[in-house]
Amino acid sequence: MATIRDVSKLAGVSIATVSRVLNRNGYVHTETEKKVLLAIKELNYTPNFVARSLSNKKTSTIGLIVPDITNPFFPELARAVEDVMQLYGYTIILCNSDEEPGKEKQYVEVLKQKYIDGFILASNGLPLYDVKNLDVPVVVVDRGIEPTIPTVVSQNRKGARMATEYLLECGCKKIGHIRGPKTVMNANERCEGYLDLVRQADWFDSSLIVDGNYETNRAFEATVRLLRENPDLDGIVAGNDLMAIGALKAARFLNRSVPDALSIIGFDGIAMGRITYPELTTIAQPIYDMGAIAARMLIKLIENQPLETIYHQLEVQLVEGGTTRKV
Amino acid sequence: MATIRDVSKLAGVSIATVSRVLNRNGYVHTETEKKVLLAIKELNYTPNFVARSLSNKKTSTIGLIVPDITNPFFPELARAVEDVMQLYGYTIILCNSDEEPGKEKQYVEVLKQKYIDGFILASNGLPLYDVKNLDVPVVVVDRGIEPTIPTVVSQNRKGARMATEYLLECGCKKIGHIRGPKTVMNANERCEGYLDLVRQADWFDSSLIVDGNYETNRAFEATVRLLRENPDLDGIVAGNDLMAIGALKAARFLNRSVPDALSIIGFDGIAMGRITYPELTTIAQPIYDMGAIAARMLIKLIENQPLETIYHQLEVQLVEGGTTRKV
DNA sequence: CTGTTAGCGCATTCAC
DNA sequence: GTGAATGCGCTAACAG
Repeated sequence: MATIRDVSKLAGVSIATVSRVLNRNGYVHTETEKKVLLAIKELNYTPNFVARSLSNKKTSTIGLIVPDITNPFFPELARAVEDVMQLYGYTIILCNSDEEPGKEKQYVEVLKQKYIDGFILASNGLPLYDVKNLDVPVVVVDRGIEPTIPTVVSQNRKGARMATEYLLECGCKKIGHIRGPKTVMNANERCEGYLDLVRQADWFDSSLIVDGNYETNRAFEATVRLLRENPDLDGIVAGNDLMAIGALKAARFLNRSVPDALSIIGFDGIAMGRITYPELTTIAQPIYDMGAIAARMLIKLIENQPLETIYHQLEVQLVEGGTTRKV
Repeated sequence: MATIRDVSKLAGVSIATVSRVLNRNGYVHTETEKKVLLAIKELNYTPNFVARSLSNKKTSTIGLIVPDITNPFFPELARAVEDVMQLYGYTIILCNSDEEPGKEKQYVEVLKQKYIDGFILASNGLPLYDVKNLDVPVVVVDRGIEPTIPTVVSQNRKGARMATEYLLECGCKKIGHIRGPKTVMNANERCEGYLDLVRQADWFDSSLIVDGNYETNRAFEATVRLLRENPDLDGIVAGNDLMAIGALKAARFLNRSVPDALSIIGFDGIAMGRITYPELTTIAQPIYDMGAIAARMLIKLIENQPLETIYHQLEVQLVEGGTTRKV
């Protein structure tokens, strides 16, 4: 690979001049610029990013930390992040944290040693304290932590309210909730949204809230138990689509017909929900937008441009599928 | 951030010595080593990877190029790659190529400038010539190109034969095939496998092969047409699970009951196939293993260790679901 | 065993 | 406008 020195020799100028035309800064005579450009083409020269990074302290690469790329929510997010990052010449390092603080912290350390320019954090393992003291730009996605940290979330509580209200409108008389992990803030918010509408109901009891850990299988088991203990349950608000799918499977397992005998509504709007039968009714988040906005924010932070809004809360939207039926 | 120089001063030794204890090479007195280690801890020093990379020409990061991480086949592959890479201290850069040669080539160029240590290529855009002249270690996954290039694939042709044979055993009298893109080698192989068993059949006609582009929607449309033109069609071998899901939707759309009036079998064994109703019968590839093996191969290539096998072809496995029924 | 020194490839003062 | 020199932080001979 040719170096800047080779170019300078061939063009008969100093490396400083080559560097100037490369980075379009400082004055340089049109003639000499031409010579340099020619030499660059001649040698098929491309600058060495690592060397540049060493003096720059910038690598044009960012870290994307997700719990598990295998969870269908995150590929879409990752795709959005990558699309805009690619547009701006950044490259992205993918990290699966499994929500383990240790793994997450380790990734952060390694990437900082690699002069990463910033992070997009869609995982939850890292304590607030560490996030604030990252001394690298960071944007948090899908996990509101604190208003002082650049964040992109959607209306979790409101969405869960919408979901619950919709089931009530569908005529449900007794509605249960399958919730996500207690350690995950959006799971708590969605649970609150559900509670907002049912807390006062005469049929309500806290045993109607079961934990599905945001997973299909866990939700399946939880739903089976829930339905056995509450034969009169006729509605389920799931904390995410994966769990709604688990609930749907459980209903089929117990021969409860959906939506006739049981209504189910999910949360997220992942593509998977479109291939179940019946298709999932759900509260859709604008997943792609969340990723794209987060990426744009991070770029601004990195490039020291002002951020108009530091806390983005995006709208959710009810998508009617076949797991519910309006009366 | 502290540098190696700070450490050397605090420890009262030269930077060379510090470097030695850091990289455990060369002799160093136990006493001095202790002093150095102490200083490192004292200053909370961590080496700067970029500087190291500049003299090393190694970055401990590899590029993973996939067509689209949003396609559910790839997250699982990516997860496997990441898991083993993480084990060996490598970090992975994710690239979506959309199968576009231009995008792919651009990624390769950029990453080479960044001193990437190697590539795992699960995408198809790059012409063979370019892959061979990458001058960086590369392992190709899921897309056999040439026996001289380190490769991990599964038994595509055999798998398709198994699929077709299975439908025949299920009593199907006329079987169609929804194939993937002609530009993708495994799509061609699977098509061949299908042909191996039906080419000689009296009912066979090349119009029974339709293109679904490996996408659910395209397969849906293709299947609708196929079924309308061939009312007596009673079996479909889909080139992948996404298309099998499209076929399943089409069957429902046309009120053809599955598996009673129509049998469907997919290929891949993605998790999505487990949430359809009925669950997909499919030829499962060991996706995770493919990624893990590819990663291990790449590491060996990078670290100049010998490769026992350069071409891995993994076994596929028939997974019986509900979209077929054995008579 | 340990220190000195010369790169790695580029950006960036500071003179000219 | 342009070039020489220095530094980014670390590795790797090469001397001692």
